Amino acid sequence: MAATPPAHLSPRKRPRQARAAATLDAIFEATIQVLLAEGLHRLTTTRVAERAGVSVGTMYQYFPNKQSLLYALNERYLDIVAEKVEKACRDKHGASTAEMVEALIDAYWRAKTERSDVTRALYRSAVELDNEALIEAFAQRVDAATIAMLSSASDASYVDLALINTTLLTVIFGTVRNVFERNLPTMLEADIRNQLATMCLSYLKAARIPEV
Amino acid sequence: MAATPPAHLSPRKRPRQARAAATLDAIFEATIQVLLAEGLHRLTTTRVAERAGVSVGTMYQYFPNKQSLLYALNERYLDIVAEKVEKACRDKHGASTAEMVEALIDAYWRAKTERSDVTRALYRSAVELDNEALIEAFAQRVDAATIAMLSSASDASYVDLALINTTLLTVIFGTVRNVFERNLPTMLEADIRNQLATMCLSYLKAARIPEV
DNA sequence: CCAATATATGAACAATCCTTCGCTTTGAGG
DNA sequence: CCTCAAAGCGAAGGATTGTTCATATATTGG
Repeated sequence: MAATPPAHLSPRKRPRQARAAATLDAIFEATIQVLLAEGLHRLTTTRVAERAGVSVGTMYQYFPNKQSLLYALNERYLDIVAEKVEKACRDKHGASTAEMVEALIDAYWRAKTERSDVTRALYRSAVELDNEALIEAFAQRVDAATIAMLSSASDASYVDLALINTTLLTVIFGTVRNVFERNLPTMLEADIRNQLATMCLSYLKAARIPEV
Repeated sequence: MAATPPAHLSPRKRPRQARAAATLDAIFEATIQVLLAEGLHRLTTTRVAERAGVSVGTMYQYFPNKQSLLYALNERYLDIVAEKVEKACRDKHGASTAEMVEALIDAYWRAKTERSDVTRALYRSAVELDNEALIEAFAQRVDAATIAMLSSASDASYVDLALINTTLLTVIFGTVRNVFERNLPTMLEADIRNQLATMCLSYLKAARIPEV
């Protein structure tokens, strides 16, 4: 992710030995686990360290404070999601609009579903975190990828693709989040997913400039 | 809201004198203000009481703990929003689908926009709050209202209205939230609002059973 | 005007929590 | 093998927070 973290959220140093890299992984994993098992308000530096099997002091050698740990965690996660979406977009370059929409929703949905508990935990961990810039960078990255894809569509072109594209992403992101915050039956979730695809597609059809 | 709060979140007692009612109002208002000015992690019982101009002890006479205060606040808020949506639905009974969609989005969007800072503060206050039942009750209440409205549409009827309706609401709720979490320029917000209406409408058009 | 009840007070307590720092252990390069 | 930098340790300090309770004041119905 391009966004440079605000100074007070930047990591203190990067790991130089393999041992340190492993420690960092353990810390991140422990953070997720504590988040899941205890919730954000019981997420303690000590608890995370304990769960990771390291000492608090070790944690503070990499992160200047608790927030920066959560920031880094979100950064990691968003990076992975963005990559998946970008790949999906590249793969559908030049395809039909229907295929594109389906692939986009599929990639994003799948990325969030793979470990839906983690997804939910991270949504919550981000509260009160000064990560607007992070979200913005993520949004713009995905925005660029989908615009590139859509403008290569074999069966349509649009007057105001920028707006259409932003709308599309806002709707998809928001819907996915909303579905996961409530705890809907899996079947209904799947149904909504499909309906969402239908909705996006009919939106694009209504907005396109007919081919000559 | 129908949902009975979990025992540990129920208020301790209701105000019986006018004085007490005023105190409660002050406490709620203070909670919002502290939430806005300091954020959730600095929302302290003492701080809230101070801002409300009452003593901590007073607060604890009505709420058994901090969470129950936030729960009650959300309850209040959701009740207001639900009422507005219900009213909009009643007013458009028997109208055209286009009018309905426009009115629905308008009502919900307006309810959230009126004090968008408060909206955002409340979204955050609900994190880590055991309010699933509350959200569910809200969702079902709105669901019932919109289903009643849509099934009275003068120009369309649908095969699986239940699913279509749930999808519609999930998309609208999610999109609105997503727009408010990011801090988009007001102009763009308005544009997206309109695009969302277009999208919902074309979705409904695609899904309807043609009149005979 | 007088109980009886409802409200309000706020100092004090016990429980965490974040962060630091002096110290030890481990790893890598020469 | 030896040395220096990297990594790891964890008790302790300082600060904050949620909640209680003994006490004081206000309101109401009779």
